[in-house]
Amino acid sequence: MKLSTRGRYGIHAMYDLAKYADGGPQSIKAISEREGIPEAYLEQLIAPLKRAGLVTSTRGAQGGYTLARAPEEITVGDVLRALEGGLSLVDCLDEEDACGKSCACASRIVWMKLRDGLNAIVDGITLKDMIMDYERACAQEDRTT
Amino acid sequence: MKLSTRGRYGIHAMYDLAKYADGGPQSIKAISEREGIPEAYLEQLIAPLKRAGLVTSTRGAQGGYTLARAPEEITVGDVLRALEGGLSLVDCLDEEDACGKSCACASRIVWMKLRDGLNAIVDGITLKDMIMDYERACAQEDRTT
DNA sequence: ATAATTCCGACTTGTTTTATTGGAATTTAA
DNA sequence: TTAAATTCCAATAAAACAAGTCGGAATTAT
Repeated sequence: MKLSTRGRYGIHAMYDLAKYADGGPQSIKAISEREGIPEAYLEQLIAPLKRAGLVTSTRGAQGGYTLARAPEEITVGDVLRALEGGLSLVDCLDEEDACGKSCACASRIVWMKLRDGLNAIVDGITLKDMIMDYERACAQEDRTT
Repeated sequence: MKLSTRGRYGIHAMYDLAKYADGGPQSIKAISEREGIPEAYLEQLIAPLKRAGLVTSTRGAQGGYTLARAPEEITVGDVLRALEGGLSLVDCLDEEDACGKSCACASRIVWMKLRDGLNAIVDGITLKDMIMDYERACAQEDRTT
């Protein structure tokens, strides 16, 4: 039950965009270098983020990506759902009656609790929170923001 | 970020054992038939459950598996951790300084929140809860327990 | 024009999950 | 005491998925 690199890289990238929110559009190249993400792969990950309306792009030279909303209005949940395709830990919640048992399955109730709980957690953390939590926790280093 | 069949089957199997807690040892064959799990695969999944001290086995004819503790004292978390190997969604929490950044990583704080939140959720659901939640939710069917 | 960039889709590679198979050891019951 | 039922163990196979690469077309600032 690990997060894939999609989710991990995605959070890193969005955090990066949040940090540079006032610096104009950030290119894939710049983000990938700063965050240590393979360039061609990041390109692939940012597409769903755009589709989900979390970032906007400007094409051409000097182009790049910008957060579509303020860092305090984008949650970790928004990002993870866009990249991991929903946070239900089990398919039977998304599909219609995937296992043919519908209600007749005690586990289903568990999966629902997990899904709802997880969503509540990730929706309670914004990109802005990430920045501030980090500053609070690691105040000694990296004072150059 | 899906649960693997290990976790899913595991929960089904343990729920099954909880239902038959008073019926003597349950064989792999019986469990797998009732729960629709490939027999040989279930055998493989129950080994870690035994290692984790969640079930006990009796060998030989008429043998099988029994819950090691009462259903109200085994949580979904116990089962999932045994089968999925810890519920941190990211390796950098388990290993020592896996990415070389240690504290210097805002995402790490997020992963910790997720891990702790998830653990709190799954540890809040016992096998007994599963049985009772199910009875409450689907009282109309399956009154034969 | 040219260089920098996003955008798009196909492809490759490696890892992990999901099993299957065969057999040895143990125990109950006829 | 033998046969049947079962756990236990280890190796292998097949399928699915994740992670990453590649080549090129379209767009835009300088």
